[in-house]
Amino acid sequence: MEPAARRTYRRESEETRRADLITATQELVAEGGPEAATVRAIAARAGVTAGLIRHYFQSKDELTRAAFVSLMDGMTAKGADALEGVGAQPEERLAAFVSASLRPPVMDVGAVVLWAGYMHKVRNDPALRLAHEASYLAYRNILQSLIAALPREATEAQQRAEAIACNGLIDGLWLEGSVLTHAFAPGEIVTIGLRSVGAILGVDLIAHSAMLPDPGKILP
Amino acid sequence: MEPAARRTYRRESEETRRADLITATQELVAEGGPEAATVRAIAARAGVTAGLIRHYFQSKDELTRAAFVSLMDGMTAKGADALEGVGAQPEERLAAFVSASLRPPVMDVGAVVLWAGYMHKVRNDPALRLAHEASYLAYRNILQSLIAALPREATEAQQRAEAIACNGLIDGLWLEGSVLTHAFAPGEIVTIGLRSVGAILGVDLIAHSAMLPDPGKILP
DNA sequence: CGACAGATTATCCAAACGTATAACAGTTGG
DNA sequence: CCAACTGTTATACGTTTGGATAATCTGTCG
Repeated sequence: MEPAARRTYRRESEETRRADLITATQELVAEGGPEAATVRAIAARAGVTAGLIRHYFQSKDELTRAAFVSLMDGMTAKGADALEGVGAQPEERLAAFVSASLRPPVMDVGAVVLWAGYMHKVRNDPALRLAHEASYLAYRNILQSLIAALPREATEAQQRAEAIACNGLIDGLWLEGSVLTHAFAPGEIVTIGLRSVGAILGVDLIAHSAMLPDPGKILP
Repeated sequence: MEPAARRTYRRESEETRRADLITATQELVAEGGPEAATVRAIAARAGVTAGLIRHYFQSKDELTRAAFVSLMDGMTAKGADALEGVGAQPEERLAAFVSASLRPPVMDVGAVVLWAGYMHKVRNDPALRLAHEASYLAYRNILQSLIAALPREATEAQQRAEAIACNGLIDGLWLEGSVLTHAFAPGEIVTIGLRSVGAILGVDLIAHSAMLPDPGKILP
């Protein structure tokens, strides 16, 4: 057999290559679960050969960790982004935060599958457990600060409990809304989330969500 | 080389063997994630050899499906069991159901990891998606019937929305309470769950949970 | 423009995977 | 107590996996 032609390639910066490999890993896990993310499949999607993974990451496990941390950071960042460009009224800000978490691109079945695919590693790998916990607390603290800004009387302990409750509610709705897409009407999850968070906190968020995009008219 | 000594064995009933293999699969996925549940590991834990799996299941995938269905059925069954032997008062029954879902053995990190490990198969495999959806609806319908029994005025549409909300809240708290065990005080999740479900529905569940086991004194 | 450094590819490897099948042995009915 | 049945084991196969190493190409700097 004659020697195969060696493929041409471009040298890229370290950050580019690492980002490409991380993105490829996330996409594959989101699409086909953890077992679909083999070193060969990751390399193929990133447009490189398998050996390059070990050039940038000590092992596949390290790439896996990096991909998870990137996922979690991205999700909280997207939530916080929703607070930019919204008014200063506390109820309005909270409503914006809640509804952003219950809409695409945060509410997405691929994101759920990706997140779920890492659960057992979160349990067993101390570094991942730390990253997961930090990300959870970061999100909850944003929530708690939004709650604290509401015009109500409430102790800090009560605000903590309310933040835990709202966080759980949002997470559960995010999960079910993402996976059971066609079990709910368009915008139903957002409306239910706003109403329930409002009920838990004793404020009316629906009335303050008028400025936000219509839940029923979200583009795919 | 002389022939290896053949291991002695007992013939078991089909149901026993199938249950053993399913249990072994669930334990392995819960402990080490989906990739730990190889045919050889499953067989070893079930006390048989690998070939037997194919005698009872057409493929490993079919065993996987059976294990997931068994998991979901078991979880909803455990929730419904909590309604046995509790009083007839609606608030008390709802409180029992909620708190059972937020305690061991339902609230357990192994259960979460096991459930999460199947998420991507739920997405891709139509049979599993159906099973998952049926299980979700079964749980939610129990919840909705408990809500409908409360002494309140509420339309059916409103009860449906409330059931979705409470289901999401319970699922989210189940998830976080299971994975982030040491981030919460003992019984804190149960208390928050009862208070928040009460807030969403406009009833006081804490007052009606006095008969239930003390959340702070659950045995491991 | 030529040489150097290292980014990238190509190739190889041992281990583990799911599956297939033949041989064996426990169980059951006559 | 033997014969048929089938649950179960043992063994082998072809594929794929993550990891390691050698060869080579690309961009850069003197």
